[in-house]
Amino acid sequence: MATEKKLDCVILGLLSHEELTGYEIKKRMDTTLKYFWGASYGSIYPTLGDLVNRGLATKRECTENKRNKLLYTITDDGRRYLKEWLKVPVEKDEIRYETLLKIFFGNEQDVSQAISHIEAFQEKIEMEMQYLLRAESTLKEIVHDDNTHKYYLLTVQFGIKTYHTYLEWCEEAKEFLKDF
Amino acid sequence: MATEKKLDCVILGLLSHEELTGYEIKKRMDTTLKYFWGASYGSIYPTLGDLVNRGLATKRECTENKRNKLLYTITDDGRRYLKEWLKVPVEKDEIRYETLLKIFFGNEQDVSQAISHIEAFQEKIEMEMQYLLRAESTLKEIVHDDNTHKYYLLTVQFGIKTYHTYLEWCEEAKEFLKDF
DNA sequence: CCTCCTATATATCAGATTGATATATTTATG
DNA sequence: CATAAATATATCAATCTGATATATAGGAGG
Repeated sequence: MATEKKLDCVILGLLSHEELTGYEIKKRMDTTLKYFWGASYGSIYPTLGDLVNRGLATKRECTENKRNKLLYTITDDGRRYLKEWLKVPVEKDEIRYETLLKIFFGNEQDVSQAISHIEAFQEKIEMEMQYLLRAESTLKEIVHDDNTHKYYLLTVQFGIKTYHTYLEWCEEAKEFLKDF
Repeated sequence: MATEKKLDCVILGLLSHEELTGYEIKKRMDTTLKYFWGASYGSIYPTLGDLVNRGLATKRECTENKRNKLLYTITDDGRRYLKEWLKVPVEKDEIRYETLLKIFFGNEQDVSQAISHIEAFQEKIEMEMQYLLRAESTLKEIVHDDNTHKYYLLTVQFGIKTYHTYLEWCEEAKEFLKDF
């Protein structure tokens, strides 16, 4: 099979515990999943159409509240498809850090320029860390009563730990480059 | 401008300190850059053609050793283009971890299945860690005499630190899930 | 009540990229 | 001497991104 499309599984995963519109799916991608997966409207809407065509989801028009939205629901076949995908071993974990790329090519620029890339990275990570720490404390309270969010908590903790390490590296890297 | 193509800059970066064939560029991507950037033949060869068309690189046929290869060299314009790109602030740093995706949707599967995804991830990271640790000790020796590889060393150390944290998280996550 | 801004909501498209595949030669291994 | 692995280039369908277009709802302030 070609390229093995993952977005359909991601969307089915999101639909597995609630009905959602394409817009709402995009919001989940930009908040909850942001720290390890992304998707654009240009892939979400066509994929939703695909899922309906393949009988893995159903589409339902909703005109209440005057705004008309298209709500998508997972079908039994969709649930089966999702479970099958979850059984298959992970194919690829990938990082695309433009920051590391610009640091790697550091010899083509001033040391001060490399340092500003590190500092920009550091600020960005510090900002996102705020969000993750807030998410963690909320989730810890919830999980105490109801453990269905334990996996969400695990991914947030993955983010917090790695971001903490990134910040450590930033300090060390700046210190190391100071002498050149 | 559309999508802002980065591969041309990555290739120019690699060409900035040596003449390379498309095949050699792919090898660099699969070893040195693997831990923070990737590229396929399907993008490398067309991009090389593009760079030549735009005057940022030159192509030269080499028939010595009987094998005929196409060697690419960066031009002065190419060097200027690379330096300009390095000045521009980083646009995007992105992670795509299928492992975290499958863990996030853990409620749709058995706990044991989530644990095997964590274990597979752990093994993969342990393997890659070996390579990174070897690269680090080699680079440390080299950098001692000649600091042009200091940036390479920094990216390797980024990898080692984060991989170390990943391994810690794996242990904690398995311990946390054990009770469910 | 009206204007303006933001959020909600869907959709499409050019350009970029992946993963697979095809082809051919050279070098190393048994 | 066969054959497996490495070197080397190239192309393509399927996919995804980032940008853009369109339209309405709700809230804030004048």
